[in-house]
Amino acid sequence: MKERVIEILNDLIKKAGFKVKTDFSNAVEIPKEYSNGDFAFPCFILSKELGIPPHHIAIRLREQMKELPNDFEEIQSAGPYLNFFVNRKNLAANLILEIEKEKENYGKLEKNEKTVMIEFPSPNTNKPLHLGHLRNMAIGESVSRIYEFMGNKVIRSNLNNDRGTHICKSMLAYKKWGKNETPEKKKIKPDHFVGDFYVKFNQKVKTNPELELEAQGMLKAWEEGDKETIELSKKMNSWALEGFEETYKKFGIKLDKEYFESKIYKEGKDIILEGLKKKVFKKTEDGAIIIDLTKEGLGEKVLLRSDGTSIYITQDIYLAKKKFEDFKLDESIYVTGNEQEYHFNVLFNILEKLKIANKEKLKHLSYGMVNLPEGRMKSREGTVVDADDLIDELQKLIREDLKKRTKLKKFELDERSLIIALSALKYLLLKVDIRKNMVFNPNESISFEGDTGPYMEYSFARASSILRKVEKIPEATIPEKLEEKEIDLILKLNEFRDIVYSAYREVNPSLIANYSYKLAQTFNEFYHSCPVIGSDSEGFRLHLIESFRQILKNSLYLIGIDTVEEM
RNA sequence: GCCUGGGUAACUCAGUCUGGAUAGAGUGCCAGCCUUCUAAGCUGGAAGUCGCAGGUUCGAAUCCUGUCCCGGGCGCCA
Repeated sequence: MKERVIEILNDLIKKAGFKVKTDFSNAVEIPKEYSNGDFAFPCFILSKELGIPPHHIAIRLREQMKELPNDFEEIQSAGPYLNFFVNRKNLAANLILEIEKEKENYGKLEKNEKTVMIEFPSPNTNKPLHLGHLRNMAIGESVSRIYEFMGNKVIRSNLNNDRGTHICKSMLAYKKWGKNETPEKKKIKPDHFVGDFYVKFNQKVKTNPELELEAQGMLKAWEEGDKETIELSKKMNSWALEGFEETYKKFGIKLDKEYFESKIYKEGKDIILEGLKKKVFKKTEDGAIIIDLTKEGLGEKVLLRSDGTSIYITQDIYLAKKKFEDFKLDESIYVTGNEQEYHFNVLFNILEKLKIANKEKLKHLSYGMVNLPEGRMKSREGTVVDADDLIDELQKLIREDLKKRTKLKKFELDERSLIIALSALKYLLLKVDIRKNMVFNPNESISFEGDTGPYMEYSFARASSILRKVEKIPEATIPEKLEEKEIDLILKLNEFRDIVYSAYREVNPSLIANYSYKLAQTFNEFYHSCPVIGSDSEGFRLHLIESFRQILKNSLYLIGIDTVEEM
C-alpha cells in the first residue's frame, strides 16, 4: 500500500512541475492518529530543495489530483502534510473475508524456514520456581510460538542445573534433619519439599559456618562416586523435577528436550584441548587453559582449571556443539536473565572461533530482573515470590469473583479461573519490554482492571456473547457509511500482521502484548457506541466481531494466553 | 575503574532502533453512564522542565557529545 502512495506522490510531483532529487520514499509515514489518514507525507523534506514553504507544497500537490484513484477514499492537505485515506470499505471487506477464511492461521507463514532451539527456563533443582522463572517461561514460550507462527520449527529445550554446591546444601540439610521424610508423607509439593531444606541450610549456616565446608565436601564425594551421595542426589533431584513438571503443566508449557548438567558437566575437555592445539586458546604458567578476548573487550577467561577440571562454560561449549549436531540447528537461542550477558558474550565468541557456529546463529535473549518494591528478590533471605503460590493466589481471587456472578460446576470454575489468572500473570510479565527490570508490587500488580489480562479476556467474552445470541450470521453487506468506531476497529485489526512481523524480527513479545490490549480497548469503544443486534448494520457488525475474536485469539495465543467464551 | 541496561504524570509502563502534527495508556484522584448485546466496561476532567547541559536539524522524548542518578556484569562460581 505504501508503494501506491509513493507512486501517487511521484506522479503529483511531476504534474506540479517540481524538480526533485531528494529520495522521499522513507519519509512516507503512518500517522499516530487515524484522523490524519492511513499514510502521510510530510512536505518539509522537499521544502528546502524547492525553496517553498511546506504547507504550500502540500496544497500544490493536492491541486494536481483531479480524480481520486479507486483504492483511496480521500487525499487531503493538512498544513505541511499530505494525508492519504485508503478506501476503508474495500479494506473492511477484504480483511473480514481473509480472516474468516484463514482463522487461526491468519497472519501465519507456512514455509519451512529454520530449525531453532530455544532454551528455557533452566532452573536449579535445589528450590522451587519463583517469579523470575515465570518471566523466563512467559518469554520463552511466547518467543517459541512467534517463531513457529513465522514458519520455523522450534525445539524447546531445558538445561536442568542439577549439580553443584547449591544442590548439596539442600541435600545436606535433608540428610541431617530430614528424618527420611518424603513429600508424599508430608503432603508437600515435592520441589517445595526440597526447597524447604535449602532454606533450612541457610538458616543453620548462619550460626554454624562449617556447614559450608561440609556441603563442599559432599560435592567432592558426589563427584568421586560415593554411592550414598549419588542416591540422595537422585532422590532429591527427581522430587524437584517432579514438582517443576507440575508447574510447567499448569503454566501451559511443554519442553521438548531435557538436558541435565549432572550428565554433561565432565564433557567438553576434548574441545578445549583441541582448541589449544589450534592455538585458539592458550595455557597459563600454572596450567590452566584460557582464552584471550582482550580485543573483544572481554578480557581473559579460564576454560579449564589448572587441575584439569572443567567449569560452567566448558560444558556449555560442549552442549552448544551437541545441540547443533543432534538437531541440525540453524539457530540457537538462550533465554536467561541479563546477569549472564558476559557469559554468553564469551561463549558466542568461543563458538565462533572454534567454528562451531557463527554469531548470526546464536542469540542470547536476555531479560531484566523482576524486583520487589523493596528491591531485589533473594532466595536465601526468603524474599522471593513463589511461582506456585502466586498462581494459586491469583486463581483463588478470580474464583471468588466468578462464584459471585455465575453458577459453574467445580471443574468449570477451576478451568476458567486458571485461564483468567494466567492471563493476568502472563500479560503482566510480557507487556514490559524484555530488557527492562520490572517491579512487582504484590498489592498493586495483582489487578484485574484496566491494562490487564482479564480486561482482554472480558472483551473476548463479551464479543462471544453477542455471537451466541444470534442463530446465524447473515452475509455481510458493508454499510455505505462506516462509523468512526467501526473504522478504528478495522484499522486496528489490519495492524496484526505487521505487529507479529515486528515482534518476530525484534524478538520482542511485548509488542504483541501491547497490541492485544489496544485491540481489546478499541473493541470496547466500538461495543459501547455501536449496537449490533437489531441495528441496520447487524450483518456487517457481526462479521466484524467475528474477525475481532479471531485476531484477539491469535494475538493472545502468541503471548501464551488462552481465551474463555464466558466470564 | 571498565563493560552494559535504564531514567517519560503521584505510581506501573508504552513511545526511542527507523526524528515529524497538541508526548500516550493503565492505576490512583474528581465528575458522569447499568429497564438496551456481560459495569472485570464506557465517557469526561485534573496531573508531564520526557534526569541535566550543550550540539545537529525546518523540526529532537527519539540522533551526537558531555554529565548526574539507579540496576546488572567484570570468579580457576553457576
